[in-house]
Amino acid sequence: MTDNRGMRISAKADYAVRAALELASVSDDASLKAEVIAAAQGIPHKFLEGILGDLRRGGLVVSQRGGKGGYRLARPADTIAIADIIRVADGPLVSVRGVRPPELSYVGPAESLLPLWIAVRANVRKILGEVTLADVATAKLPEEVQGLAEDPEAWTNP
Amino acid sequence: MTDNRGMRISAKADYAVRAALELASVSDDASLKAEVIAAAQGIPHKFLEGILGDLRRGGLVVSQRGGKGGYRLARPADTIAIADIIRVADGPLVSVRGVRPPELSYVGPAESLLPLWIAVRANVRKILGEVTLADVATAKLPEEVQGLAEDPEAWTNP
DNA sequence: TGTTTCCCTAGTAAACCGATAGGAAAACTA
DNA sequence: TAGTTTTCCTATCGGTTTACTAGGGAAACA
Repeated sequence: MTDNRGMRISAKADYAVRAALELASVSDDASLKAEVIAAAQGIPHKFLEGILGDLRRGGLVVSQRGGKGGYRLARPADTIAIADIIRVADGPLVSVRGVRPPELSYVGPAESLLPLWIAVRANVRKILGEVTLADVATAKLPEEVQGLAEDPEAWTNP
Repeated sequence: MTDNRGMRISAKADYAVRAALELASVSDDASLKAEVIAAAQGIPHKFLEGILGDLRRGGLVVSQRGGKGGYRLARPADTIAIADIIRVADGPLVSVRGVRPPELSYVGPAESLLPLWIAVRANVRKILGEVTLADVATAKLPEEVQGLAEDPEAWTNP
């Protein structure tokens, strides 16, 4: 009995996506300071600084120091998928017991678990890999995704 | 920079499913001892005991003590979804920053993140909610799931 | 020169993960 | 009734991760 986590998206990944969305929403070659993003999204700013560092090292963001400095996206917002950001912030999208599905091996009646995890991962990848920062920032999700989110049953708890 | 987890299925959930599959694979009203399941699936047996306790409290398994005792499924294997087991062992299937998607609130350009997480969750639910223990134990996954798992690209790493 | 902003390293409290230990309580067997 | 088996319960544990905070150094610009 635990009542917490299953497949979870960490605070770090969530913050990373939100920061990137803030950058995506600003006119093209302008840049935002970490403090501004932190205030806009309610993210602890020193924590965010570390996350922006990850995004920079991951090649998703470029930075500039000094008075007129800040961060901006390294590529157009419609070429950066949500999956790209999560992977840079958090590592592999889906893992089972710490390892990526293809490395697993099951025996006996559990043999078909592997293709099942693979299918789950493929599905998550499909959604998070096709939705871009531009899609979310402009509130124009792909139809297929919009459709899933419109089903009222998708919003119910258990 | 981390190289580890993203959306993960814990060891506990993985073990729980495998134990349930072992129970599903045995002729109907027979029961298996924890030690036998542990040996068959290579799970630390004291750890497994705790997990089986969770499954019992969750109403998925019934137990019997003493000489001819052991565990068996509380319902037919084709009425127990993989999602049922993961939820009993690990809590909610999908969470963001520890909370379930409907409880989140986003502002500004992040507003459409909520429907995105909802869509991801709906998709995971769909797969893990429709695949039953019987499906996996007999290696007969629903066609749609089978299809996803057959795409060679689903098996590649990044 | 001085200010601003990013950048880097360390630390930390709390939770969680994956286990292990030891025994009490049933159920069955002889 | 005694003895065996197995589940059941509680407690503990080392290591890792999570979500932060602190403090200062290094660019860029005025």
